Amino acid sequence: MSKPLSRRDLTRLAPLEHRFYQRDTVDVAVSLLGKLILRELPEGLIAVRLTEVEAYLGVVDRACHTFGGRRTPRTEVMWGDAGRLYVYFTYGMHHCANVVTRAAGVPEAVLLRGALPVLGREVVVARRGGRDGRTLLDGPGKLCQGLGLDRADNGADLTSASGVWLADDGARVPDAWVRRGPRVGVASAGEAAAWPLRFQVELDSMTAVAE
DNA sequence: GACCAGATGTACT
DNA sequence: GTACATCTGGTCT
Repeated sequence: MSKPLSRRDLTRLAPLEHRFYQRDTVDVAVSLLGKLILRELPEGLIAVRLTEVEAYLGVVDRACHTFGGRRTPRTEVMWGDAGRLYVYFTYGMHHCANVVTRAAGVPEAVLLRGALPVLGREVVVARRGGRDGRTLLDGPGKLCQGLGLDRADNGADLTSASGVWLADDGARVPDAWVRRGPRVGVASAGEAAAWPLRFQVELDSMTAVAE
């Protein structure tokens, strides 16, 4: 890619707009690859580039929390407007973050699964307990831990540049770099388990664009 | 690479 | 009350 982005460059980027999230969930998932997550923390601004996501298709998707129209306090954010963050707690110790898509009343989302640090790597490493390397942010629980996301961020508005938001710095991920496959951890979801809704950028390609 | 323990919120009976 | 979860890290092979 071009020269490394400075903190100043990053704070000038406009957040992705509301209409970005209102599209088809699979389209949103694919176009999120290569986008930046910006995160304000007491330690400073952090930026990471998304490398892996999964689409969750709402009421018809057995793997989705809102399958069959489930609407509970936990899933309430998914039923709301697009462009918000849905964070939930799982396995007794991990958080997972999703971005809500489509229109209010259509509870679909994209799970953020993996990323590479662009700014504030040392902060991320510290929050990850000193672990570094290629596995730094290669899972949804790790991503939340590294970015300091938890249930306090559930419902956060991603279209305003405060707390946490997403932005496009112009980096493009060619289709040839994207691997498509079945989602992780949804084996018991019947036929939905096989749907190819996981999208992952080949890491070797991505490192070229990550810096 | 495969296997497994770990810890607790959430959904449903 | 109970089963299980959009997972991770450590251990063993």
